[in-house]
Parts: sequence; C-alpha cells; structure tokens
Amino acid sequence: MPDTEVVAADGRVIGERAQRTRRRLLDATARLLEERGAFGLRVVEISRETDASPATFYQYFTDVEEALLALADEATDELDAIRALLVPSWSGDDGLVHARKLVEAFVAYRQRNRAILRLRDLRAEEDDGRFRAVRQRGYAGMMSDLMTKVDVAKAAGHLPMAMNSYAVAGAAVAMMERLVSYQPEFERRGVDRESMTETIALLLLNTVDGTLPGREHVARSATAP
Amino acid sequence: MPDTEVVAADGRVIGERAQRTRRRLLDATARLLEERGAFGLRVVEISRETDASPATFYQYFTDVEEALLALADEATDELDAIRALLVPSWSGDDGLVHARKLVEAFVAYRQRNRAILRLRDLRAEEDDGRFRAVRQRGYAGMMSDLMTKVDVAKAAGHLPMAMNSYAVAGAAVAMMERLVSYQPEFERRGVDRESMTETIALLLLNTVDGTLPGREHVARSATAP
DNA sequence: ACAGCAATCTGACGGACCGTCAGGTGTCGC
DNA sequence: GCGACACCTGACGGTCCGTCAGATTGCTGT
Repeated sequence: MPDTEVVAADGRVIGERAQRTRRRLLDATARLLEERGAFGLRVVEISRETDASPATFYQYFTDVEEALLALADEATDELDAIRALLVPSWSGDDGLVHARKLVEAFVAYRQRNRAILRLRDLRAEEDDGRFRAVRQRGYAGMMSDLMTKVDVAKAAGHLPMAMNSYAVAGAAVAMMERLVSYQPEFERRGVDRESMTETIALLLLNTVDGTLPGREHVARSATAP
Repeated sequence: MPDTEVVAADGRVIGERAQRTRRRLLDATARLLEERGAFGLRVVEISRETDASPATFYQYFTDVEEALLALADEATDELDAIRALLVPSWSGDDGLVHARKLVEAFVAYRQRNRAILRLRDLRAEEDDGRFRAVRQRGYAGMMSDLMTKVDVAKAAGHLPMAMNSYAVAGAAVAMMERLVSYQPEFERRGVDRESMTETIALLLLNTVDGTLPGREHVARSATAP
C-alpha cells in the first residue's frame, strides 16, 4: 500500500497532528477491543483512553465500524510476509520443513491479531461487504498460491482430479485458522503447542501436496464410485 | 436433555403461559439475530416483535446474552443426530459414502444455525466461559468419535504416530465449519455446492482415515526428520 | 512579535436503548 | 364473583450515540 493519503470522516486530507490523533484513536480501539471484547467496545471509552472528546472520534471515523475496518485492513497488510513462505515447492524432501514454517508464521499472525480478525470474520460472514472485501484481499494471494500447489499435486497424481482446488485451499487455511481458536482448549487438555503445530503441518502437507511423511505403510488406494 | 424445568431470570419455575412467552421471545431473538446481525440486536425490538414490554424480556433473561446462550444451547442439542453418522467405520470401501453423509449433515446443520453459532464461537474465543462450555458440550462427542477413528488409522499405519489425535480431529471439524463460511465466496467463483461437498468429504477421509480414493498413483512415503 | 486564518478539537444536547420497580391485568380454584 | 397467585407493563434514571456551533491551536507572512 503506497501510503495513501489519510482522510477524515468527511473525506478531507488531514495534517500531521491529526494523523497522530487518528493513530492514538486506532491504538486505543485495538487495545479496548482485545480487553473488553467486541460487544464491550464504547466510543466514550476510546475517547477517554485517548484524552479526547467523543466528538473527536467522529471527526476521523463515521462510526466504530469504520475504525475497526481500518484495523482489519492494517492486519491484512501483514499477510504479505506470510505469503512469501509459500514460494518454495513443498514436494521435495523438506516439504514438511516448509509447511511447518508456514503453520508457525500463520498461527503467530493470527494470534497477534486475534481480536480484530475474529471480528472481521464475523462481520464478513454476516455478509457485510466491506469486511468481506478486506478478508478477501488478505486471503486471495495465499489461496491462489495454495491452489497452484494443489494443481501440481493433482497433476502428479498425489491428489484426485475430482478435488476442487479452491475448496482444498480453503480447507488448508481453515485448519490453520482453527488451530488458533482451539489452542486454549488444546492446552487445557495438556496437548503442547509444538505437537499441535507439527500435526497441523503434517495435515497441511497431506492436504495440499497429497504426501504424508512418517506413515508406517502407504494406504491402499481405492476408487471413487 | 430430559426436559429440565424452565425457570425465569430470578430462578423461579414458570408455568405454561410464561413458557409460551419465553419461547416467543427466543424465536424473535433468533429471527432478529439472523436479520440484523449480532451487533444490531436490540431488546426493545425483540419485545416489539413479540408484542411485549421490554420489562417482560427481563423477566426471563437477565440480558440478551442469556437469551443467546439459551439459543446456542438448543442448537447444540441437534448435534446428537449428526454424531450418529460417525458410528460406522470409514475404513471400508464405502468410507467415502459415510464421509460425504457427515459433511452434508454437518454443513446443513451449520447453515441452519449459522447466526447463533457464529456468535457462540466468537464469544467462546473471547474466552467467555459460558459460551465456551456450550461449544465444548457440542463438540466433545464428535471430537471423541473422530479421535477414535484417527487412532485406528494410526494403528493401521495410515497416519503417522507423530500426529496428535485431538489436533487431527480439531482440524477435521475446522474444515467442515469453514466450508460453510466460505460457501458464498465459493459460489461467487462458480464452484458448485456438490463439488465442494465432495472435495471436503475426500479431504476428511484423507485427514481422519489416512486413505484417499481416486488418486492416479499412491504417493511415495518419506520419513520425518 | 503578532495578526490572520485554517486546521483541529470540544462542550453540550436531543435521541435511542438499557435495566428496574411499583403497580396493573389475567386466570384459576372455589 | 372473589381471593390469590402468576404474569405483565408504564414509566423512569442512567448510559451511550452522533451532531453542531463555537473554542482552541499552531502555522504563515510580515
């Protein structure tokens, strides 16, 4: 994002002092979202936290949604670094090494931005076009890279042609996403972080590349009806 | 659930007329949740929709949360029927048939209850103990059945011993859950429902049972470091 | 140093919703 | 047709929302 000009709620381009204020408001919003949860977020409190009047908040955002949207957008930018991990091919011997790295990076990203991403996903699923667009922008790149891998695996006969590559890529992302949500539950059950990461990396490889290191035997392949 | 006695907000057991009112309030809550989204839910509106005073609402629920919790709980009860689909073994030739049935049933369930389940999951992830408990109750059975299948597959050498069964079961559920979320996006891309279901069924089988029907060749198995 | 001016901020207010309480209405047994 | 209990509601104080007219800040040129 080549620094787009920052604008106020009325569309006017804003100066340096105003940008700092806007920044403080966004930071406070993020902090309070994490602290109080999506339903406990109050613009009076955001203002108080920022030593500003509620009216100031509305100078930069038409409502809380818009501030949240801006935060979601910022979180989305971080994904480029993760996408880079998808560049190397996974079909070699060190496929698992690559998969593991991706899982670790993705989980860390998701963890770091959990509050805003949870909210973004809820709103996107409630069919709010703006949040859906942000999510879309974030995942489009990763999905397309994953699909390429799936297509390669299909061509190599590691995955059935009947599979829809987009659906497989979606499933791969889903596994990683949910790992983060379930993590507290896992930990409560005494499953350690590393073991989970390793398992998801194996599944990811199995899902996207169709290969699965470490089996005792190779499964007999059956035929679909 | 052997019909537990229905109680008002103050804990008093309530009669038949009151139960009908409570029911109407819950139905209106569910309808408005679907219609207006989680953040647009207002108890004034629930009351209006039910031809009741807001005060009546508070006779049965201490706040909206509690009504939502009751709805989440009801949705959870439906899962028993789905769990039944996990009884047959998937390791035979018709494993895919079973997997497909599960995916279809689960997706339909999730679709039917999308609004309340989305909310439940958000609140559970925000670490609200009550919602977490409801989600837990719903998934515990299915997770445990899936884990059993995974353990069988591990013993048969279809899946690596290094995998954590609980994490695999979680990933399986995640794939199915997310299929529902991504569905509109899939459809926008022209992927049809059936193809998605089939793909997820195949992935599910590959994930939980370690077998994958319809590959041209079987993957060479490598060894984990 | 300081007037003039645009950018930025705010106090104060009408309106919506929340959650409570005292008291009103329905309904059942007799 | 009347008590008694179950159920319901009008009305109110309190909090937050979102807006507007006017105050404050700090830059610009002289």
